[in-house]
Amino acid sequence: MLNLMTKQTTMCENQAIHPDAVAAAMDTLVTNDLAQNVARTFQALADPTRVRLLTSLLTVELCVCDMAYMLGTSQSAVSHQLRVLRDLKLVRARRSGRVIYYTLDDDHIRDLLQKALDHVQH
Amino acid sequence: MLNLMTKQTTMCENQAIHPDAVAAAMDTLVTNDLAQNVARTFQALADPTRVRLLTSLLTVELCVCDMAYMLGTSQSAVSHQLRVLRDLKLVRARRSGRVIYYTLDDDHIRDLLQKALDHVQH
DNA sequence: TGAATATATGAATATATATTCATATATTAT
DNA sequence: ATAATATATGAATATATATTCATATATTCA
Repeated sequence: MLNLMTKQTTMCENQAIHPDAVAAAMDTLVTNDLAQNVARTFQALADPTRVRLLTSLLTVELCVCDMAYMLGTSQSAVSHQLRVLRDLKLVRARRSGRVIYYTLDDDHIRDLLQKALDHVQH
Repeated sequence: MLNLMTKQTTMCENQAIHPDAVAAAMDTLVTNDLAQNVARTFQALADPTRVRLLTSLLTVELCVCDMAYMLGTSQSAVSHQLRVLRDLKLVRARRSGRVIYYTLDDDHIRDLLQKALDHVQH
């Protein structure tokens, strides 16, 4: 007897194994749209240079030069990274003359950094 | 008189403009190593599929099939993403027969997700 | 033992992104 | 007006990563 179907190794994509658990999970599962926004925020935090920039701003405001100097990286690189952080509203900028001062945008950011630090340090 | 130097447009990488602020920032600035670990954790959270997987696990445990079914993605893709989450200790797996159940690893993860959701929803 | 099923994973490809370089813009001082 | 300086940004390159496909592994059941 011949079998024209290719051998199926995984059925599970077409049906849930635990319908009750899945029904409950539906209540907390976020939409694709919201997941994308959340992911974009985490993405902005997902670079060592940006993490260092943010931790340097935990208690003081700094200008671009200060940050480039502290991190030993180029002004251009810092500006590019600050743009990412600004776009995601993680930092805020204010101009004074030709100097631009950056601060953390709000306390959420401090919390996120602190939780992540807690997590990696067990 | 001739100037053999190429025109310098940016001095600020070589000196801080606000030494006092920089000195204060040094206290909170994390090391490169720690920044890399923190960044890796955020990186694991920085994908819409992984965010949805994590939010689906906020209150219940689910097996791989359940998650593939809920998200409408392939079992392979889910397994690959779960590996990332496992490696960063964001989820934990337990086997029962041929089914593997996943849960959030600890409450830090819940907090991180919640803070990020707060942030994107203003 | 062999078939079925749940999960994991290596390789390949396509896409995203971090840095550098060059240069533009904005502000101040001469 | 011109020079100097702080910052921003476009283009290019190099590296990381998400998904797919094929297949391997582990467990159960007949």
